Amino acid sequence: MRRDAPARPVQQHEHNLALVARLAARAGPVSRAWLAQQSGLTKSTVTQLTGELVEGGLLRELGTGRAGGPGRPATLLELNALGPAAIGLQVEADHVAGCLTDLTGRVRDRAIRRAGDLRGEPGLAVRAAEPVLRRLLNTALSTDSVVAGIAVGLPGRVSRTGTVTSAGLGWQGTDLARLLGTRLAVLGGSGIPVTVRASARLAALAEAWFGGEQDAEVLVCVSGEQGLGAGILLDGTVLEGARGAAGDIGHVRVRASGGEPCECGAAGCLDTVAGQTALLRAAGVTEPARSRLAAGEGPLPALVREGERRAVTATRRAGTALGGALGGLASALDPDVIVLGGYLAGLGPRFAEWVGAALGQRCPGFAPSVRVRLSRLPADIVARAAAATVTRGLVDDPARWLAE
Amino acid sequence: MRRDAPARPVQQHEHNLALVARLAARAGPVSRAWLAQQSGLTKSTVTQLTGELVEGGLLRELGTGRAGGPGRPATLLELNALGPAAIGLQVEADHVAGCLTDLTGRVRDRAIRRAGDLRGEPGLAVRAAEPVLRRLLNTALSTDSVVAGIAVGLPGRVSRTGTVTSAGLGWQGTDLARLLGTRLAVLGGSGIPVTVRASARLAALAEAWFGGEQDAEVLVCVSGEQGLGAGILLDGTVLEGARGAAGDIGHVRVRASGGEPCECGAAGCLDTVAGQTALLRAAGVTEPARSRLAAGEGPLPALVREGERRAVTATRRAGTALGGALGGLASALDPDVIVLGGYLAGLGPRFAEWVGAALGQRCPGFAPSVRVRLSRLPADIVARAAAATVTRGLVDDPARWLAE
DNA sequence: TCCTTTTGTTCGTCCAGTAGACTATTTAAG
DNA sequence: CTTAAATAGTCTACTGGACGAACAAAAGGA
Repeated sequence: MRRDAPARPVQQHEHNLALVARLAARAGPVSRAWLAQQSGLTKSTVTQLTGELVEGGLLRELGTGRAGGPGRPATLLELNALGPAAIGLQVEADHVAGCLTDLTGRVRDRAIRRAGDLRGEPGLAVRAAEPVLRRLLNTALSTDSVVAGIAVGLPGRVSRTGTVTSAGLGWQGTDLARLLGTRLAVLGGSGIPVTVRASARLAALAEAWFGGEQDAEVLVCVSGEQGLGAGILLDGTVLEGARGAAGDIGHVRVRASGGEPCECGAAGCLDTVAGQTALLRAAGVTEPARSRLAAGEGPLPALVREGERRAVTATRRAGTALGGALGGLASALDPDVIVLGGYLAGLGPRFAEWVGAALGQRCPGFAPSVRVRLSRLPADIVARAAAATVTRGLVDDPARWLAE
Repeated sequence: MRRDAPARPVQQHEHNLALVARLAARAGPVSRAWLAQQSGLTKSTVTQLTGELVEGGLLRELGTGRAGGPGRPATLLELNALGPAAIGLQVEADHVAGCLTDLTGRVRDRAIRRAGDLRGEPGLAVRAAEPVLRRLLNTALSTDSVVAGIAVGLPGRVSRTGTVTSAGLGWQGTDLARLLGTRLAVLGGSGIPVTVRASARLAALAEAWFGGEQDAEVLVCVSGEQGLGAGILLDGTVLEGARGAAGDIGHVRVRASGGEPCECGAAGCLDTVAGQTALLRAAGVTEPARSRLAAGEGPLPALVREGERRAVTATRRAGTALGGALGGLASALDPDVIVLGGYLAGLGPRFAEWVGAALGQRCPGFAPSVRVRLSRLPADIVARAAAATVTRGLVDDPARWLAE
């Protein structure tokens, strides 16, 4: 219940600033009159509030728009693309990707650093992130943009205090934000706040923000590179769970008896059937494909398309196992849609059908109403989503930014 | 996302009224000074707000309390037990129970109407509810209390528009609120708002409110009389799902192949193994036990305790099936606690162990951290929880009540 | 008795949103 | 071209409601 929260009286002004900022952000260029009508505030109040937001660099005036009918044409407002920017990083086992976005969420620059193997010592990832960060910070500097924050997405679980435990990276209780923070000082970015998030959750947010699922009340996004994890969105808010483990479905048992042993100590886990390494091995694909790029462009989907027996069987088994595991989740959450992301998105449409069929097998009542589909977002979407958490934070609480 | 909600500016006064009312409700008799300190409002503001709440009959002054140390002793405030009351009804297949509670949630009167079989025509349930309502309304009248609302809990699904679909009662798209509303006019209770809720969700709220689980961030309560359903609470808020079906686990398939046919058309559903009728039959108990009273005081738990083979086997199978189904739910939600309510609570502690063991079998990662236990609440708790939704509604939004 | 401490009220202040008049800028009609 | 209607945005006075400080009330302790 956590009701002992800082029960403080509402700050009306803060709230109304955020209300106006959110409306302007969502609806693109809009007039003050429209904002007033939508928000329920008066025109004068909107004038006041938008004044503060323009002053603070979050909104900008776009000149007068065309008049559709009679009446004075509106001066349009929109998010200020030249205002504060954000950096998103995506740490995977074999590379670090990053992007710089403006307030609207548009990518201004990208960078990627491939590495053989970043697993083990967290310092490896920090070192790999350094050139990425340097480039993006420089790009921001060259366009005179302040970087309002850096957000990192990685496979694993992030505790409430921000420490990371990741089987995929071999980390345990790593305070990545602190490590990156000290590194940032060297790069001339000291003081920029760093946040860390589980990539499964960022992938789910990405589907809602960039994947056309903004209307889904309950969205589940299964993704992962090594192990599988699900991000769950309820009305656009990430479900965390009591210990931050909500959606950790990688170690649900999908083999009734026996099954391959898993890193986690048990056997027959979902990861041992539908995890990337396991799937490639079962399909007889020897090439060490680790990122989604490799899976999506690699041989597996092609083999499945061509009907190669071993590949089809392994992929269908993976889909069936995943669908069965998702059955319990679906009956608990009653989702609108289940999106298959990460390397799963590269497995082709038949995979989604297999997942959907197994889901229907396990809980027939839900199957007809739940959409199961592949993600259409690119492989580095987690970095973009991470950056978007920062810019959305600015829009959702402009007062903090305006206070500088 | 449902963001197109009535985005209206905050009503600061409304919010602060609710803040003060909630604090007073939770902490029992308190002084104005304490409220000011806790809420972050000033003493003068609290004086103003509590004045309105006392005026409106929601709070009452309790006289000056003892002074612990030096200083003027406080005049204590608490929820006004003589203020508005609420009626909760619990409709089951063979009876209608009801209670009248005051603002504090204390039961002032109870009533129950047993009937042979209320399934089929909704009018049967309405007629059975009539004497219950008459008695409770009379009790309220005799103590000069206004009934602020009536809430009904029943097994089944309640759509967003309030219509009920219940396999257990044989209803489909029934607008019970309207039916009861017209009946209420006859009983001199016209105008009292009626709401209808799924009893699984009310049972979950009951565990949070009366069952000692007020601190659980994620609470799952499995309950049911005929079919099983789970109520899910996230930070005290009921999870609804995209179609209002969140937690409907009764028709998750728990038999890989075959399994008994279910009412729903499929086969091998959880209800066919762990539902009450199925369980009693499998255990060889012929007596037609329908309500939890019958199961809890009936022969089954005794037989299990004594180790009668057929009863033990059937109950263990039911527990194993339920635990397996809850595995997927647990990995999705990462709950603090799973409470077994309804007739399951009468199956004894070994049942909970079986459920927990099967849960651990299915997802080992979660098992150690999730408590699985039986409900300690009485059989008619749904009625009390229903009434409490009404009184909590008053405390959570006192402004609406004060506006009369 | 008087001082200290804490409660609760009163009164004046001030912030921020409201109401509505007023100006600005367009289209459409005469 | 002139004028009316429509719409956008600003300005000023007003008001609701929270705040702050001073003060009265009611204790305990020296």
